[in-house]
Amino acid sequence: MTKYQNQTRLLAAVDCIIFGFDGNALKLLLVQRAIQPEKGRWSLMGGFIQPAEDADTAALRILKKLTGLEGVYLEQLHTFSGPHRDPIERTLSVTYFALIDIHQYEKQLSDEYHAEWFPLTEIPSLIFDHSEMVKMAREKLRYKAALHPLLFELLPKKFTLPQLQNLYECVYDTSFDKRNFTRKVLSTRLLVKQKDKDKGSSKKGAFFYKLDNRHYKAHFHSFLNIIPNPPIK
Amino acid sequence: MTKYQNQTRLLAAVDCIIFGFDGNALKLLLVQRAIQPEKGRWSLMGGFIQPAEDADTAALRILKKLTGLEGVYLEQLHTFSGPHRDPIERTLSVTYFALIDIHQYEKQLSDEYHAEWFPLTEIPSLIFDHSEMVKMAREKLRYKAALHPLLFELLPKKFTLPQLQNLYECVYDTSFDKRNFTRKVLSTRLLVKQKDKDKGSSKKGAFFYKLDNRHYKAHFHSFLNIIPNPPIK
DNA sequence: TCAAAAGTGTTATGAGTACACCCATGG
DNA sequence: CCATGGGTGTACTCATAACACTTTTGA
Repeated sequence: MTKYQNQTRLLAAVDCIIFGFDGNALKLLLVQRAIQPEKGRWSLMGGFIQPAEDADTAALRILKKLTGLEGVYLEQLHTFSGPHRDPIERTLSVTYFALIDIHQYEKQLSDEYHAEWFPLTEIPSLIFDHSEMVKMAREKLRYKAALHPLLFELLPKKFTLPQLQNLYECVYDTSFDKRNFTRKVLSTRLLVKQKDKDKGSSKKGAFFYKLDNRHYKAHFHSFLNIIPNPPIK
Repeated sequence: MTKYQNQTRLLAAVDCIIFGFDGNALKLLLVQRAIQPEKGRWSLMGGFIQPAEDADTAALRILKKLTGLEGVYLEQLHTFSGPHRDPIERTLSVTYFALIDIHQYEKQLSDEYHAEWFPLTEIPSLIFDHSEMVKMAREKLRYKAALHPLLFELLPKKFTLPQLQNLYECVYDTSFDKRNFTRKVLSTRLLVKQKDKDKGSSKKGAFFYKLDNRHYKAHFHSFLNIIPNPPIK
């Protein structure tokens, strides 16, 4: 098999924008870059695509390496390809954004990679074009979460309505009416009320809810509104 | 400057999914592949990213080379990266989808590239993973056009409401109530009624409309609905 | 008993949908 | 004069948004 002639080969990397929510603020998981150039500066977690991998696989591998987590919400975001984005050698970066339950992320590995959570309001200066990647990821998160029940991925399996509302308020940097929010969320039939309460944040305690995974999968993509909604039954 | 060690370099290409609308059907512009392997089979228009280009620039170049058009609606879609998607040599493909006014596309160049419009219902077998790319582009088109006034890009500068409705009906493979459609479209305030009519498709003739480009740019991104809409004034 | 957060119902407004007839014109 | 496609209005239903008080309980 002859190869394609007279074409430039280049490096291909994956970078992950990893979101978490600690109950009060949206956060991003960053690492201190381990290799030259820019060694020691803050960076997204990334790595080169290996010969046997596609980009999705590489992203999963990298995410697992950093957090130990599998089955995480992961979605390809955008490919950054400026010829000079990495000053050492041309590298194309396929970015992914990930939503993880911050409480499942064990600190164990953070020392190895010098990983740290940063509130989105206090992101340090990042290498290369990583700040642009973060900006795009944040926009996409807001966009998509407005249309699909996405933010549940940031919460533990059991969560309360006030927690959920708080999360939405963080993402959109605003506040919602509690009654309307509750009604809207419950009307999706995506949540199942549990018998027990979270007594952590109030004396009265707030009921836990869990996702109904059947409905979740089935209704994830059906949130559109410009096209006239066909009669439901 | 030392290079990164022990990493594989690979080819990076761009492929364009080009949509057009001829008044009756949505169509895709395909070319007959000019090089081995798979020479002569139908394919998306594409090419390798050149040393001085980023992917956007490469896509614009390729689109201009094929159609002669500039200022076309072009958006990065997804990056395909399977290790064996091109059997000759590993090639990563950054795909773009483009919406063009089919009437502005002059046939002049089609001979040079063996280009041809195919109705979406009659797409031939394509090389590599190009069918998957087309499928994803079609889904994205439907998704995005339901939320943003995107389909105008497929129409001439002056168009009629029946033409517009017909286009939406093609994209969503359904039919809409004429009165409701008109009301909804006009309520966006995106259209400006012209004095003249298109007499091409009826005896009475249908009024032309043009996009109000100010409103178009300003309102393109503001079509969401889950987050409570703030009071308009 | 009080402070702090959880939970709940009603009303008014606007958007979406279903639906049917008249208009203008070229042949 | 009639066939063809263009253009328009109304009534009903449902979703949204605004709004305030009661409940629980640990300190």
